[in-house]
Amino acid sequence: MQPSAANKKQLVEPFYELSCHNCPVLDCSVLRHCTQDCLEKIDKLKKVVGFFKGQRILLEGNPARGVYFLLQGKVKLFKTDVRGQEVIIRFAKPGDIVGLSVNTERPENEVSATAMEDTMLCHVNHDAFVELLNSDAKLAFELLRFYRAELHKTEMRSLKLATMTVQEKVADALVTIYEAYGAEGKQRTLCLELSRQDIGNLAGTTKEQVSKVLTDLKNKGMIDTNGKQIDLINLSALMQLAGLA
DNA sequence: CCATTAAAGTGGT
DNA sequence: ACCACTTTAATGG
Repeated sequence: MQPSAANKKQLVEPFYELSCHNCPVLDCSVLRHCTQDCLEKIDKLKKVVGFFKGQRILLEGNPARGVYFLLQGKVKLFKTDVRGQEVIIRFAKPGDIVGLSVNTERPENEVSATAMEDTMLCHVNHDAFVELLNSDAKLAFELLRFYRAELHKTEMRSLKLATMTVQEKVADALVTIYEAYGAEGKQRTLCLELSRQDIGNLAGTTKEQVSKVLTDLKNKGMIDTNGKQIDLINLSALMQLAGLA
């Protein structure tokens, strides 16, 4: 089932897919509160799918295949603007839900998604999931809560993109990554390695500006960089820069 | 080991 | 912010 390294990149479909009825019941944030009956239904319907790092999971505009619950790994959710430039919407972590379309007649992916690491997701067919939403009010409510929180974050970020300086936006992007995936060790090494381009796409700037701001912050002792590895040495100073203090 | 390519960094406009 | 150029790192024979 494991493809060779040579054809990894060409893969569009998940490298791994199976019906998995004896996996432990999902412990995703949204599903934690739904009824036993509902969990059993999901358990029967679900398929576990895997994607390699760098693989595309969703392509915006394509028909939505259903809903994905992120089990393991990290996923970048983004839109592509008129110039073909990526705009990063958010980073998903285990427990998050990805790929839900609100259009019930002709469901379409509203965002694109790629795996930042080897990733495992749990897939539930779109129509079946909508049916479950209709039958389990608690599930629907949890979903509402989840997207309400996401919407709030997105609103805050679009406000920032419009008003902040480049340095502030990059600092904010670093804090955003930290809040999404955390950091390891005393040095607070970010648990996600992004290209300068990706950081730019998150901060609403260019990769060149990101390079410059990063060396600037490094000289000020707020961060340390080693290739794509970034240490948040002075987190509170960064948060202050980002207006989060 | 070297050659090719992609990404990072830098300076000028 | 954008472009052009240099440097560095990663990849593959």
